[in-house]
Amino acid sequence: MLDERKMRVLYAIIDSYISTAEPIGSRTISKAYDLGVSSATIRNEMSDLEELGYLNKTHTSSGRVPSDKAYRLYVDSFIKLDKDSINKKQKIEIKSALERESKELDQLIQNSARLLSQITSYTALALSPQIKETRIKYVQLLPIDDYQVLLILVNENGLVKNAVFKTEQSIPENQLVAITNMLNERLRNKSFNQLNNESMKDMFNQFYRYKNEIERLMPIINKSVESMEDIDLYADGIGRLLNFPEYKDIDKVKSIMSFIEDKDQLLNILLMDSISRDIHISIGQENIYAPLKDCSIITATYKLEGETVGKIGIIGPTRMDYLRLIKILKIFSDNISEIINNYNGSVKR
Amino acid sequence: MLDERKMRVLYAIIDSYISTAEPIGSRTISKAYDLGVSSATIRNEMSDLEELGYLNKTHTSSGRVPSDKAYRLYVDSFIKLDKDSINKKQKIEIKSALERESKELDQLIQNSARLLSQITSYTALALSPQIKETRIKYVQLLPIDDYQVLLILVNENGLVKNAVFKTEQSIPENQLVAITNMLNERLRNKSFNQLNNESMKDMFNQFYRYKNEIERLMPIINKSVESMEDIDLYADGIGRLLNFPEYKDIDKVKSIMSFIEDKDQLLNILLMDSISRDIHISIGQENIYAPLKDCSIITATYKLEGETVGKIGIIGPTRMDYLRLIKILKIFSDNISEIINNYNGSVKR
DNA sequence: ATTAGCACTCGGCGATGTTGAGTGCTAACA
DNA sequence: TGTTAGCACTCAACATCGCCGAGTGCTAAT
Repeated sequence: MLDERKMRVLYAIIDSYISTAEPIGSRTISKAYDLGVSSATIRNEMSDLEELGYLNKTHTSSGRVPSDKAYRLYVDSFIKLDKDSINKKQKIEIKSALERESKELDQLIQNSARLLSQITSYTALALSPQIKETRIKYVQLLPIDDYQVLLILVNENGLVKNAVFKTEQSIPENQLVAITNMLNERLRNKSFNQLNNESMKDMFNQFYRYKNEIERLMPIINKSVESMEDIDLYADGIGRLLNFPEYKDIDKVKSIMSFIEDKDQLLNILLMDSISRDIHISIGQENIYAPLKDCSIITATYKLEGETVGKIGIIGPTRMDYLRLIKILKIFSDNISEIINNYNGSVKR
Repeated sequence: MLDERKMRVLYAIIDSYISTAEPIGSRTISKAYDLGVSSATIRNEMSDLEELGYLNKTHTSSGRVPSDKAYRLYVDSFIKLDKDSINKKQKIEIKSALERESKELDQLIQNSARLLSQITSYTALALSPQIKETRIKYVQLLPIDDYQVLLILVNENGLVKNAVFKTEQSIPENQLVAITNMLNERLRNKSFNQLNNESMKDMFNQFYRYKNEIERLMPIINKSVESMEDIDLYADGIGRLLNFPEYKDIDKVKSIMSFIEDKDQLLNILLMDSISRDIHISIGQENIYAPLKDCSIITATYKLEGETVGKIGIIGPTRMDYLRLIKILKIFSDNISEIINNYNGSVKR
C-alpha cells in the first residue's frame, strides 16, 4: 500500500486535475497544497507514483496526470468515508422538482435524466423500470361505441396497458362481459406465451360468432404484454460533452456521442452489471467498448418494493468529479425510488 | 429575375458546394459543368451574382459560396418541379421498418426520429401528436382489488389514459358503478376545466361516504387530461452535427446542440409556423434564434383524419441536401399519417 | 459579348525561433 | 538517510516568416 505522504500527494494531484484538466507539476502542488515538504521531495514522490502506475506524463518534461488506477484508488478509498452526508435540503428540492413535472412514469424517468444533467453539467442517462416476465393480473373489455372496444390489461406490478380495437360486428354488452370473464379465466397469472392453442380453440368454440374478433384480439394482447416489458433509455445533455477540454478533439467526441446515441449498445452496458451494488463505477480502460476507454460511467439503481428495477447514470471524462456526482446520484436514486413506490406500481401481492 | 445562364451558374455552384463544402472557383465550374463558356465568362457572371446577393466570398481572392438567398431560390424553384417522384419501393421499406418496432404511438414517433436520422445522416426531430382541448368521451372506474381502483379516461380522439389510485376504504362494486355513471354524466364532452364546483358539491352530497376518495380522484382525472394534451419532442442523431465541416468549430456546434437539447425552445420553433404548408423550410438567417442563424430546418407535418397533429423535421447546416431531404421527409410524413390513422386514434365522431 | 492573359490577393502550410513550465540529477545539508 | 537547492535539459505551445497555389478582377484582343 501507499504510505501516507504518497497518498496525500496523489490526492492533491487528482484534486487539482479534476478541477483544472491541466497536468500538474511538483511546484504547483507544493504551493497550493500544504504538504510541508519542498517541490523537490514531491518530485521524487511523483516519480515513484509514476513507477507504481498511478501517474502518467503527457511528454517527457510535462507535469503529471492521474491514471485510471489512481482514480480507482481515489474512488474506492473515499467512497467508504462518505456513507453519510446527504444534503437533506437539496434532496427535498430535487424531489419536488421531479414530482412537479412528472405526471407519468415515463415522464418521471425522462425528467430525472434532464434534471440530473442540468444539476451536474454532465451527460445523464436514465433507464425506465424493467419488468421481466409480466404476468397478467386482470383483463377487461369495455365498449367505447358500437364498433370499438377498449382492452385493458393490468399486470402484477400494477402496470396498466390499453388498446382500442375495432370489431367488424357490434358485440352486445353481455357478450363482452362473457368474453372478458373467459379471458380472465384463461389469462390470469399467465404470461402471454404461456397461453396455448388448446385454450384458443376452446374460445373459438364458445364464441364462434366472434372468431374474427378474438383472433385479432390475441396479438393485441400480446403486443401490450410485450410493451410492458420494454425498456426505455433516455440520454440527456449529450452536448455537454463538448464542454470538457479532453473532448476538444472532434473525432473522439464524435465516437462517444454516436455510442451514446446508439441506445442498444448503451443498454448493454447498463444492464451488464445488473447484479452489482447500488453504485457502480466504471473508469476508463475498465470499460469494454472502445469509444468509452477514456470515459467514466457512474450508475445508481432505483428500486420498486425493495427490488432493483432501473438505473440512472452519468457519463463523462475519467477526470470526473466522482465524489460530488456520487452524492447527487444517490439523492436521485432515493427520490426516484420513493416516488415510484407511491405511484400506481405499489400493488400488494 | 435571373437569366437562364446565371441560373445555371448559380445551380452549379450550389450543387457543388452542397457536396464538397468548399468555395468554388470559376475554373472548377467551367471544367465540371458543361456550360459552353469559358471560365472568364463565368467569372463575370459570378461577379454579377455576388452583386445581386446570391453569392459570397470568404475572402477577397477566394471562390464563391452560396448565400441564404441562393438556397431560398434553389429550393423554391425546384420544389415546384419535384411534386412527383416519390420512390414507392423506398416508401414501403420505410413504412414496414416503422411499423415493425412501434407498439405504441410514442414509440412510433421516437422510432421515426431515429430512422429518419439514420437514413439521412442528419439530426432528426419528431413531435408527438398534439391534441388541444381534450374533451372527455368516457370515464370508467374498475376495481383492481379491495383498496385500489383503476381509473380509465377516453377522449374524443380515442386516446386512453389510466391511473391507479388507492382508496382508504373498500368501495363495493355497485357503488363504483354508480360513481362511474355519475362521473360520465358530469364529465362527458367536457374538458376538465369546464367542471365547476357546483357539480363537485353535488357529488359529495350523493356519495358522502366517499368524499375523500372523490376529492382525491378529481386531481388525478385532471392530471390525466392534461397529460393527454402533452407534447413530446424527440431529437435523434444530435452527434451527427459533428460530421459537417461547417461545424468543426466547437463553440458553434455547442450552442446549436444545447439549443436542440433545450426542448422548450425547439418546441417554440416547431409550433410557430403551425398553420403553414405541409413542408416548411427555414434557411439560415430566416431563423429567429441566434444559434440557428447558420442552420436550416425542414419540417413536414403528419395528419390524423386530415388534420395536422404533429411534425417531423431535419436540422443541419444551410448547405443541406434540400431536395433529397424533402423527398424523404414526405415519405415519412405520409407513412406516419397512414400508420396513426390505423391506430386506436381512428374514432369516428 | 466572349475570351486569353496577367498582375494581384490571401489562406494554408511548413520551417524556424522563442518561451516557460516542468523534470531529473547532483551535491550539500540536517 | 531523507530532504532540499540548484541547474541543465526537454518539449509543447505560440508567434513569425516565406512560399505556394487557387482564385479574382481587369485589360486588351477577337
